[in-house]
Amino acid sequence: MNKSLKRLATMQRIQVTGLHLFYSKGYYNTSVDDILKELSLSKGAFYYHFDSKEDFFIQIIENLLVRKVYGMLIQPIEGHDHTLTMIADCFEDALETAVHNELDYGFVLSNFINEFNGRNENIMKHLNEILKVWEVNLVSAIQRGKFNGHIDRHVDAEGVALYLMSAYIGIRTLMVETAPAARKYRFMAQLRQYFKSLEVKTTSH
Amino acid sequence: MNKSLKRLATMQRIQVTGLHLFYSKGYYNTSVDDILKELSLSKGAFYYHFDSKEDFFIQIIENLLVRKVYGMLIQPIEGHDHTLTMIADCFEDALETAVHNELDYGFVLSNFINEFNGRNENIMKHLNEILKVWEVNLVSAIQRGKFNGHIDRHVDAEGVALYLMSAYIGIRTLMVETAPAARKYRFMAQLRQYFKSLEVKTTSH
DNA sequence: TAGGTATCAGACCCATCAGTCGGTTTCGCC
DNA sequence: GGCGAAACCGACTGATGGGTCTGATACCTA
Repeated sequence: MNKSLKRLATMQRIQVTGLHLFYSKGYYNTSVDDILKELSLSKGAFYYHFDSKEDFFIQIIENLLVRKVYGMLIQPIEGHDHTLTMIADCFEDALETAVHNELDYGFVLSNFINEFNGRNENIMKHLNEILKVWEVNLVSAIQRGKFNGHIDRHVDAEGVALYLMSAYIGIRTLMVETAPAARKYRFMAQLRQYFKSLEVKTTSH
Repeated sequence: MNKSLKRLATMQRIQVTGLHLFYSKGYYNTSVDDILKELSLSKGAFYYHFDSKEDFFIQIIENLLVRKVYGMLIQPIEGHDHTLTMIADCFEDALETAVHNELDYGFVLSNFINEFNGRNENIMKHLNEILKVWEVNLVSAIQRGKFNGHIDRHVDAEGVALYLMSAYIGIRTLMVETAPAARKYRFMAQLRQYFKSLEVKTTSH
C-alpha cells in the first residue's frame, strides 16, 4: 500500500473507533488507551498521527461528523419543492436510523454540545459551526417554501428553523432510553401537525 | 446549633455547591476535591456524610433537582384552566430565568441526561423518574384542556407532551451559547403558533 | 467536668490518564 | 541490498481522582 494512503487509512481507523467510543461513553470518559486497545495500537501510533486528544477530536468533527450531519440532515432537503414535506421526511429518516442503530451518528451533535458547553471553547467553536450550517440551510429551505407558495409568507423562517432544531435535538435525547420507536411515531405526528399550521391558508373557507 | 441540624446544614452546603459545579463542568469532569476546595472542607467531611460520589449525586437529584423541576415546570401548570396558555407562560418563565442566570438549574436535566445516557444506569433511573413525572403532568394538563373544551378533542395528549418536552430540552441546549434572549423570543413565538393548531376549531367559518 | 460521640482534617493508597521518548520495525527507493 | 524516513511500540512520567484511615476537635450529656 502507498505510504500516504496507509497513513490516511490508519488515521481513519482511529477516528472511526474514536467517534464510536466518544459517542457511547463521552469524550472525557473515554481514554486514548481505550481507543487504542480496541484497535490493538500503541500510544506511539496515536501521537505520531495526532498532536493531542483535543486535536484528534477536532479532526473527527471535521472528517466524520460534518459529513454525517450533512448527508443526513442537510443534503436531503436541498433543492426541492414541497419544503415542509421534504423536511418531515428527512427528520423521519434520521430518526428511523436512530431507532434501529443506537450508534448511528445521526445527531451525535446534541450529546457533544452538552458535554463541551462552557467547558471547551475550542471544540464548541467547531460544533457550533455545524449547527450554524444546519440552521442556515433550514432557513433557506423555508424561505424557498415561502417563495414557492407552499409556506405562508408571514412565518418567521429563522424562528421555524430554530424550533425545528430544538425539537430534533430534544427528541433525540428522549429517544435514547425510552421507547424510541413509539416516541418517534408520536413526535413525527406532532411535527406534521405543526407544519400544517405553517402552510398557506388557501383553503380558508 | 442542634447536632442533627448541623449535619443537615453541612450536607446541604455540599450538595448545593456540588450541583453548581456538576452543572457547569459536568459530573465526570468535576472532582470531589473541586467541590471541597470551594467550601474549604476536607475529604473526611465529605465521606463522613456520603458513601460515594455517585451516592452523593443521587442525593442531589432527590433533594435539589426534583424540587427545582417541580417548582419550575410542574407546579405552575397544575389545576388551572386555559391549559395551553399556562404551559406557554410556564415555559416562558423558565426560559427567562435561563436567559438571565446561566446556572438557573431550570433544566439541568437535559445536560445530565445526555451525560449519563447509556453510561450510568443507576443515575439514569433517577433522572428518568423526574422526566416521567413531568411527562405525566403534561399529559394530564392537556387532557384537562380537552375536557374543558380549550383543546381539540382529537389531539394526542401523549404526543403533545412528548413534543413539548423535546422542544424544551432542545431549546435549552441551543440557548446556552448563542443569543439566548433572541432565541427564547423566537422559540416562544413558534410554540404559541403550534399551540394555536391544537385549539378547538370553533371559529371554523 | 469527664467521657463519649458526632464532625471534620489531611496524609496516604492505588488506579487511571494524557502525553513523552528512545527504540524497533516496515516500507519506498536508488 | 542497503539507506533513510515513515510508522509504530511500549515503558515511563507527572498529575489527578476516588476512596480509606488515623487522628484531632467540637459538642452534647450525665
